[in-house]
Order: sequence, then structure tokens, then C-alpha cells
Amino acid sequence: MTNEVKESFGGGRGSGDPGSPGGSPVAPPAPAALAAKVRTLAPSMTRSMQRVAEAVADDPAGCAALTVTGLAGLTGTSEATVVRTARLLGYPGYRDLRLALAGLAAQQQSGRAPAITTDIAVDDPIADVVAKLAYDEQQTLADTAAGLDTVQLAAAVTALAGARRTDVYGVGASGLVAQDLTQKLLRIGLLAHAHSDPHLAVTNAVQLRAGDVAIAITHSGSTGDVIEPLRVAFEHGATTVAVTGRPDSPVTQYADHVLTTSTARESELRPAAMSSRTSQLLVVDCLFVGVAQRTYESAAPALASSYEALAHRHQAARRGP
Amino acid sequence: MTNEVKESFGGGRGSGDPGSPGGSPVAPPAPAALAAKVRTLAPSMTRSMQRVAEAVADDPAGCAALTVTGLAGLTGTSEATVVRTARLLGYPGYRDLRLALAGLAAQQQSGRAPAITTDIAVDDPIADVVAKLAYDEQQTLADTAAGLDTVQLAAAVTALAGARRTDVYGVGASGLVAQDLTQKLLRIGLLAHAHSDPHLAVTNAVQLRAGDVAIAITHSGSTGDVIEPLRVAFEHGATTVAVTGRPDSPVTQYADHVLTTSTARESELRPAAMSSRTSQLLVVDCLFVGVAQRTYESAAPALASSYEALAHRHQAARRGP
DNA sequence: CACGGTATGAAAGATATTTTCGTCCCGGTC
DNA sequence: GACCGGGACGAAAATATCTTTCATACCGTG
Repeated sequence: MTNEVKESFGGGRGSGDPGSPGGSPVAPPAPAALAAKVRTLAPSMTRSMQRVAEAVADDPAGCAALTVTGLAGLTGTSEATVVRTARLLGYPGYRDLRLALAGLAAQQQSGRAPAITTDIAVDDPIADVVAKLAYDEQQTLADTAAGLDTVQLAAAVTALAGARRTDVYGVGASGLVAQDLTQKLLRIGLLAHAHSDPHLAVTNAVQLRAGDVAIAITHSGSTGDVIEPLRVAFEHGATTVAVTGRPDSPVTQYADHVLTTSTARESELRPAAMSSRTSQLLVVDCLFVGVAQRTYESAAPALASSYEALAHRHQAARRGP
Repeated sequence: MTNEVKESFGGGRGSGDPGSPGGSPVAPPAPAALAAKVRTLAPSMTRSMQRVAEAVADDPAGCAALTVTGLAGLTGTSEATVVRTARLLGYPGYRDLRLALAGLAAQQQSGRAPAITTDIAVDDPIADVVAKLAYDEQQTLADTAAGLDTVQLAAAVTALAGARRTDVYGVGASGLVAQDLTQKLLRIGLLAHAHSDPHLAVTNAVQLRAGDVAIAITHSGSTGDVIEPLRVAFEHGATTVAVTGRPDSPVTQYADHVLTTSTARESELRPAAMSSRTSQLLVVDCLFVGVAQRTYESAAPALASSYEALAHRHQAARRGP
């Protein structure tokens, strides 16, 4: 059982353990979240690998029937590339990818028919737009949930629940998500602050120390304005969390815990910001509920009283309570 | 590819069919009805084969993870027996049985999901929280899409597309939604502004006149801070839109068009703000896409150039496209 | 235009699967 | 009770499949 470092891929977690049935200790291979994973990882793939990934995502059942040589032939690449792709997707090798593919195919088979696959067109009637958007966001939610690493999530929750203070960084659309998280945390009595001004964010980040938490929210993972404060927080000993759609992006360098959001195919009338926001919000909600669970003793009364406080700002409804 | 008749089993394919690797003409490999097949065929199996079949039927997922040697070892038999069993069950070889097994396991897995119907409990493991939240938000999306009045939506879109300027009111969680809408409209070249300060909102509302649009976002529909500016806008002749979960609430008094968001059951660990936000965002997205369609000529380049402008604020990814 | 680094496929090397073939067990027969 | 077919069964050879290595071609960069 020699364990040399092989090639360059593998993500640097070299403790491969061939032949231990029951699930690898680091990353349980994705069961159904494969299409999502393909989209998430596609940007970091080389062209040939993208061809393979596309074929796989396109027709899981068909690919499951192919040997590594067959798939290589189909995609016009080599066996090595196919194996490399399988590795990138999180499987020990092609054999395991193939197994997952068979599972995925079976699920699709039994599951629902792929309803509204077409993209939104300029001349779609408004009813179609509603249906397509709703379907798309539902899909995004499912993908995100399937792809979310619960170990990382739990770690982030633990850090948050015990934090002296929490800073959240996000700009643009992600800034709103950052604010959403902050609002929620404040409601259960945690000290949280959202920063959208990069300068102020850095200025504040230097105040952080061990026991504090810093969270960066960025879809691309390469937004300098967000990375910088996270780096500072990281270097000052704070626990850092990155919520990003690109798990191999620069922001993860300074993140103790990485929470991956899903990436839906985008188009002109459906900017990436839309589905990434949906995905990010789900992650944020999970963080919130997780923390609320951990701190239930103090969170429950805090929630109740913030609800109370808002009541008198509502006018009486025409009917009903 | 020589095709001698091998061993004695194979169920009387005596009429050798050299080189037709298509798929067995008699029995397409069973997809899911494997357990049944095992029981049916068990009597005609030898003892060793029964042990193998039993193991397979007993734990498809586990067996799918095993190699032919592994399964042979587990059942105390030999590789040959395992292959023989696979053949008897209707597969060309063990490899295909294994694939079917993986599919079966995936199906069982997904079938066992609907524990999600219950509410989120304080002691739910984090994985359940993720699943439940995702499921819940999916439900909210479906409800919202189903309940959205497309006529009202179309009217609101028309008003927005032709507006001189647009003001959006929202406080608290709805304030973020208001900002989201504003960001989107700005990106396609429309003049939009989000107000979360009630005083400023009113101050600005008096500037509005016919041809302008005012949008109020409030889940309860009775948030005075949001109703007030909408009323002012309404009285100044602007076209007013209310995005609310309560179509009979005070805010609708001053709304030309009411867009109804859905209301999911809430609970302690799942505040109303969570699902209402999801719902509101879907409505906002619909508005955005609708407007983008109507103003495609100008929206498309605007979208493209705002994308351009952001590009240089991103650091290079570790491996990029 | 040279350079360094990376992506890529051909082929060697390692595993897994399938087939072959001989042994052994079982039940019947003389 | 010994002998004899008939088939179950597994060890090991043969083959298919997967994985790794390594040399080459490609690409962006200074």
C-alpha cells in the first residue's frame, strides 16, 4: 500500500486508504449532488476535463455504461483525463465515479421528469418566467443542500455560537446576504456586524482575535474587497469562514472553514447573482438555525422579545389579527 | 472477440450468437426489482450462490462498495461463484450487477428522505436542519409561484419598464429585498432607489408623480413605516405596487397592483422572516426579468457592461478559465 | 521569441473481473 | 461398501479495466 504523492491533483490530502469500505474519512463522495458539483468545479477544470464533466453531467446513465476507455473515446480525450476528472469531482477514481453515476441515473429514473429545462427567452410570457425562475431556484436549493459539507457547517456553527463578536464581509449582492446573516444573529443576541465598506472592514478586522469569527461571502471567491479583511482577521487569529461558490478560489486560503454554495448555469436574463444569492441565503439560514440550536437557552427569549418589540410598529390589519 | 460457450450456466443460450454485444435479447438487467429476483431465483441456486445473493439483497449499498474479491471473501466463497450469481440474476457479469446495486442503493437512499415533514427541533442534527430548511424554502417557492397573479405582475412590470424613476420601500428583512430589487434595476439602467429610513422615504415620495413607480415590500402588510411613503406616492399620482403576504392588509389600500407572497408555517426556530424573504425574492426576480425582457434593447448592453466593470475587482483565481 | 509551467495522451504498471480447469463432494448403483 | 457419473466449487491463468508515469505539445508571459 504505497502512498507516494501522485501527479499533482488530489487536493493534498494524501491519506488515501484503498480498500476501506464504508466511506472515506475526508469527503464522502457525492451521491446525487453530482450535477451541482460539476457546475461548481467546472471553472477550475481544464478544457479536456470540462468535456468529460459535461458528458457525465449530460447523460449519467449513458456514461455509467461506459468503461474508462469508452468515455475517453466518446469525449475525445484520454483515459488519464477521465481519471483526473473523476478525482477532481471527489472520487478516488473512475470506478467510483461510475458507481455514483449509476446511482444518479437510478434516482433520475425514479424521480420526476426534468421539467423546464429551457432557458428564459426574451419573448417568454410572464407566466413562464415565473415558473422557470421558481423551478430554477428550487433546483439551486436542492443542489446547495446536497453539496453542503455538514462537517464544515457544524464547525462554523460552533465557532459562531461561542464567538465574542462576529464580522461579516460582503459587497454587491453578497453584501445583502451578509446583512441578512447579521440581522439574524443580532436577533438571537449575538454581536455581529456586516461590512460592505472594504476600508472599514479591514480597519475593524485588525480588532479581531482568537475566539472571534470573521465570515466572507463572495460567489466568485476572488473579490479582493472581501478577501482582504478576511486575510487580516485570519492573521489576527480569528476563526474565519468563507461562503463561496468556488472552493478553490483565493478566498479559501484564509478560511478555516469553507462552505460551498452551488452554481447554476447562468445566462443573459439570469445572472449568476440570482442563483448564488439563493444558495448563499440557504447557507446563512443553516448557520442561523444551527447557532440558534446551540444557544437555545438564550436565543429563544431573544427571538421572542425582538418579535414583541416589532409588534407595535404594525398597524391593525383590516381584518384578522 | 471469441464467443465460445462458457461453463454450463447462462440459461440455454445454446445457439451461439457470435459478437452481438448489444444487450441480452431475453432479459434486460433488472433495475430495482432485485430483492424480488433474488427470492424468485433462490431455489434454483446452489448453496454458495445463495449466500452471495443473500448478502447482495441484504445490503445493496455495502455490496456495491465491494470488489468481486471482497464480496467473495465476505460470503466465504470464491470470485467465480460471485460471477456465477451475477449471471444468474441476469447481468452479464459482476461489474454490471455492481452498477445496478449502486443504483438500487441510491434509490433506497432517496426514498428514505421524507423525514423532513416535521418541524425543526432543537436537537436535530445539522444535516437534518439543512435538509429541512432546503425543503421548506423549495416549498415556499412553489407556493409563491403558484399563487402569484401574473396579470398583476405583468402590470407592475409594464409600469416599471416605463417609469421615470422607481422608489422601493422596505424595512428590516424586507429592506434587504428592497435593496436587492434596486440593485437589479440599476444594473439594467433604470433609476431606482431603496429607502429604509421612513422619514427620508416620505420626503422622497412627495417628489413622485404620474409615471413614477413606488413599491412597498412588507410581509405583514401593516408596517407603518412602509405604508406611509406608499400612501404619499399613491396620492401624488405614482403607480404603486405592494409586495405582501397579506392581500387584505392596510398596505393594499394604496397599491395599484398587489403581488402576493406566500406564507409558510413558522415556528420558533424558523421565523416568518425566513420564508417570506424567499418568497419576496422570487417576486423581485420575476419583476426584474420581466422588466429586462421589456427593455431588452437597453438592458442587455447595460448588464454586459456592469459585468465588465466588475471584472477587474476580482483577483485571479488559482486556476481560472 | 525564448521561457516556464501546465495540460494532455501514449504506454507501462497495477487491479479487478472473467474464464478455465481440476478437485472434491454427493448421491445413486452394482 | 466400493465405484461412478454429475455437478458445485475454488485456485489460478487469462483478459479486461483502471491507474500511474512520463514525454510531448501547448499556452500564456516576460
